[in-house]
Amino acid sequence: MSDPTGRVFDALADPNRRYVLEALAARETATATELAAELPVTRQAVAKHLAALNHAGLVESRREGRETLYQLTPAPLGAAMDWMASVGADWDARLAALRKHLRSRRP
Amino acid sequence: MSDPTGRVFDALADPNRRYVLEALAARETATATELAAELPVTRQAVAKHLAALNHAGLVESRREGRETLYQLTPAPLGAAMDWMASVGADWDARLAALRKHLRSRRP
DNA sequence: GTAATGTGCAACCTGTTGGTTGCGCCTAGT
DNA sequence: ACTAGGCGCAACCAACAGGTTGCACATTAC
Repeated sequence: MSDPTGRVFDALADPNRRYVLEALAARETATATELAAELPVTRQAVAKHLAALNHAGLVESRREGRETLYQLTPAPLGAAMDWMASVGADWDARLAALRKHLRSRRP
Repeated sequence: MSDPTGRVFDALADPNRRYVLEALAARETATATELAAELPVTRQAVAKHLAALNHAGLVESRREGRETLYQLTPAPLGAAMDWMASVGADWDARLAALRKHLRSRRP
């Protein structure tokens, strides 16, 4: 899955990862241990999810003393939304053409 | 994964499924065998992907004689885009507040 | 210095997933 | 009537993903 948009969708496919994103959107930053406290999984599981999100470019991490802070980086969401909009637009154009065609055949 | 948005992201996470969506956006309709001809997998694999897309509400199927035609139904993409926009907007609002805060402390 | 807190890494387990093959059932041509 | 094309279902397989436990390393607090 080297394609960037694919990585984003793959990251968004897991409910726990989506929750992490929501939590990060609400706070400024958070640590893996904080996030694990609000989820029914261990800290290591959350760390794995954060790594996946980082791999998709949705999250940045910086070390601050003995804790590592994670922060949202929502830019790649734009590319994913573009892909969806493009698919939807193509379909819509096709639908419009079909409607026009039908109208011309049955005025 | 009962949440509708989750189903959409899950469906979009696979590159072959995304290709199927692109192909369906370009044509009016297509059969599983047609789509399998443009992909390096068997017809049954494509049929499974189409079932997943149907489960996510992204595709409709209708039987026409001895072949079943699949057609795009991009409506659920809207909900998924809304989710992404909301996360991005929350983050953006947080960022704007932070900028304002910093400016007020260092005029 | 030592205890506590927080992290990262590695091994391991288990369920799911993408894929295949094989078969049986319709439908459409001839 | 019979043959060929197209689908669906079930079994099976290898690989991966989400999760856990255990441990070693770094950093703060006392």
